[in-house]
Amino acid sequence: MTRWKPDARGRMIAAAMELFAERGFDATTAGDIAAHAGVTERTFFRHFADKREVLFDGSGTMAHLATEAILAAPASLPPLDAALAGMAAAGGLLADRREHAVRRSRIVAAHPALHERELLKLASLVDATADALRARAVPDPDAALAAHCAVACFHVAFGAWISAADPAPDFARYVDRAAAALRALS
Amino acid sequence: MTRWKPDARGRMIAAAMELFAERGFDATTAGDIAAHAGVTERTFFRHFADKREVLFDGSGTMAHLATEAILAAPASLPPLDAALAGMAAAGGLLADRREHAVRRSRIVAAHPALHERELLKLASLVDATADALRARAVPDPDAALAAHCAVACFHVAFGAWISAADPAPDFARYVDRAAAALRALS
DNA sequence: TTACTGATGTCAGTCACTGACATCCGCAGG
DNA sequence: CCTGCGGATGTCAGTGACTGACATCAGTAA
Repeated sequence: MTRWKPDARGRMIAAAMELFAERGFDATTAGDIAAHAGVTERTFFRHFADKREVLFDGSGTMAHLATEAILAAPASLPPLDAALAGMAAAGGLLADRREHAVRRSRIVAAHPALHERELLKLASLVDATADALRARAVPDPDAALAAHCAVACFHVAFGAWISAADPAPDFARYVDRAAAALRALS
Repeated sequence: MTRWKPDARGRMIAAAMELFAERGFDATTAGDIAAHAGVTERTFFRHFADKREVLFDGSGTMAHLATEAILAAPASLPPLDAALAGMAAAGGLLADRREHAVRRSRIVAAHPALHERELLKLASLVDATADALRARAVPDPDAALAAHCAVACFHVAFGAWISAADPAPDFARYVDRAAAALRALS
């Protein structure tokens, strides 16, 4: 049947994106995805904790990038600015994959269960950001609040970046714009 | 078996809280909850969209309270302040039920799936808040950002309120405290 | 009484997910 | 070249969340 075994994981992700986009999330069974990727359903669940998780493979990396950027930021940078630097860094993961990100966000927006999982990933980003700020000796509740605000900017920036007319918009610029609007609130 | 049919819904909620606390979420089947409440599993799923939802029955009301308070706030109030007034109003739903809220939040914190659902409810609160602000002619992205920040304050306030030493703490005071910390960030 | 409405019970079925066990593949050591 | 070993995969059976279709039953208005 299939002679290539390499990167079963990547094939499952691609198959899921394709099938979810075509038939929708509900009408696609885990077995469908697995078969389309040339593996068994059992193997699918060995790679992904559940059916939704297949769409959120890079989220851990994003939190990692944000953490590193925040810890690497100059100590003189205020908490909110450090957190925002983390958001811009996390966005670096999207830089070369806007088309993929657009298709993915369309699929996620189409099903409440996927939206819910995305919220969980954003919450993980909030937690990672807050932890990184605490490692910079930012006290609570400032760390938690700054993390929440920064991720809110990330979220708003992502929405604008996804629907930008510019074919290759710079994510960091959108974070800056959201941050400016945030500061203007108070 | 049971002679009283009134308020099957309330009995299911109580049964779920009890069983989740005793055995944990995973070890409690939907059928267990239903039987404990004197109904069938099918009836359980007619009242609640899924097994988790039984713990989140009041969340719609909270969003409603927040919306009303925001729309009723004086037009001169800046967006963030109006949103925060909404959060204080939403907290009114908790006022007389701290013991219940404590038990519930313990259960929710004990299982990732429940935590995930709570995030969805908070996101609904963000959406309702942002919509109410837009109805006050607050433009985007200001409305979205103010809503996110306000709900972040709600979240932080809730955590502090839940673990307060004072036996009957005032929720609105905790919202104010979080809001003050938020404003001090920038 | 009669008809209608809404809540519930019953039953069968699909599918997400899991544990236990067998198998196969690439590779280090002999 | 053989051998054993660890990791990834296949196979199979089972549990439980959730759904659709249909029957029933209580309360209520005509």
